[in-house]
Amino acid sequence: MTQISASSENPAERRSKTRIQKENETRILLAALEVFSENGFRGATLDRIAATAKMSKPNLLYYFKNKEEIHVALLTDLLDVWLAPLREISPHGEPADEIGSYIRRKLESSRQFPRESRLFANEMLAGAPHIGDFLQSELKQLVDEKAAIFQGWIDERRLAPCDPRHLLFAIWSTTQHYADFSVQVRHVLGLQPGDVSYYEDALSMLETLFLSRLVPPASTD
Amino acid sequence: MTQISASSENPAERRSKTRIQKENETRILLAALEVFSENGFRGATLDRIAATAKMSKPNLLYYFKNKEEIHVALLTDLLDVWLAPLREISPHGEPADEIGSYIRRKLESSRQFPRESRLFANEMLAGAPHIGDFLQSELKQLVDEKAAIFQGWIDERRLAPCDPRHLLFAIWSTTQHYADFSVQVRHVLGLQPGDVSYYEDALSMLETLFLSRLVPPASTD
DNA sequence: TATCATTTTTACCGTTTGGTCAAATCTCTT
DNA sequence: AAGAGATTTGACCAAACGGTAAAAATGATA
Repeated sequence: MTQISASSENPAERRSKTRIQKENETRILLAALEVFSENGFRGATLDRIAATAKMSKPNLLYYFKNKEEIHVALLTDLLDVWLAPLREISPHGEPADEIGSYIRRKLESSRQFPRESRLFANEMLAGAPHIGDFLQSELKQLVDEKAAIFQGWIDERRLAPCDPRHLLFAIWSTTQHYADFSVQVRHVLGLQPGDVSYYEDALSMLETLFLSRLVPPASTD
Repeated sequence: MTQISASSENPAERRSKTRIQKENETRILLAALEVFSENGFRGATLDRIAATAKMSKPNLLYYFKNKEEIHVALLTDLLDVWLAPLREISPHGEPADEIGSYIRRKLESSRQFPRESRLFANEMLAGAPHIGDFLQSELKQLVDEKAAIFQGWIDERRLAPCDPRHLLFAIWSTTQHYADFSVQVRHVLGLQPGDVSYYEDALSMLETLFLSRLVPPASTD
């Protein structure tokens, strides 16, 4: 009796994934993340991805129909990771607590997913050709929502007057910097290639910067 | 009588540059900056650079012997631009003044040279294969020097205790963000593609962040 | 173990890419 | 105006690129 399964043309269209399919798709995505995050979409090649995944190129293309489909799959996964820390900001907490924990979540995300961060950065540098819509719709909407929370705190004098959106930009840039520019950070600090011990000092700096006061008030001695 | 000039094999090796040579080299570098800054070294192609420069590919290769030489020329120019604002930090001024004006210089540099900034960012994301040495030697040395100034201020209680190098990272990331992630900034703010009016609000935010206090001290009402 | 679907490989294709070469054209000086 | 050198072009090349087709090998299941 014939198996009740979708057309065998494309494995992605099958109803349920086989063990091998699941294994290979994750292997490919992992390899692709490595290659795309280092060289961007245009700079990445299927040959390199296939080699990194220890798989032949035609075999790779058996699971993803082309280069772009792999990239889209990665970006889709990425956007959830990117938004998660932002979603958690609550209007009910203390500004210092909420901002502080957001920074910690963002920095932790930077440490745990540096390649995802660089993938995102590469997409931005290229002009966001694949996720422009996401930025304009989903992200903008969420930012508007969270900016309103900040604005509420400003109106209540619980936060210094500032543009809430630019406050978010400052948090994004400082935290992502440690993933995107990690080479520079390590070279300047004189650390070894794999060493990411700087994250502790980074958190300390960012807490001072965002939650405390960097320059003391002018004294009147 | 024969002209006393270097071998005509490579125009770059000639003693003095002709008018046409100077014009074409700048045309090429400008086009290359456009293409490299958007797609990175691997993602850029000579065909695109040539097309952008409105020049045939062989003609382009008459002035630069290969793709890498163009890239190196751009990076060399870039590093001066990158370092200039940092060099100006003086140990003799007030911390708030020195940090404030450094931020303004960096942000201005971001606005004036966004493509250079993205070129640099692309090089970082790729793991700094071409300027790793610069980061480890020249940049590290200058950072050490300026960090010592900051540390002096900290010891004198004129600056909050913090890691001076990470303070620099924070300034770099926040200012460069407006060039490197300008697409995201514009999309989130709902601005048109060419609009860079956000730089005023950006400066205001960064001055609040670095020079003033973001979160007021807990009140004891 | 026979069978059928799934997975992998081999061989290939057209295009793009970085780069070369020699001939043709242009520019500048005398 | 002529000659020498500087510049530009078109024709080309080998390798790398994204992707295809079909056969071979493997896996699951009855």
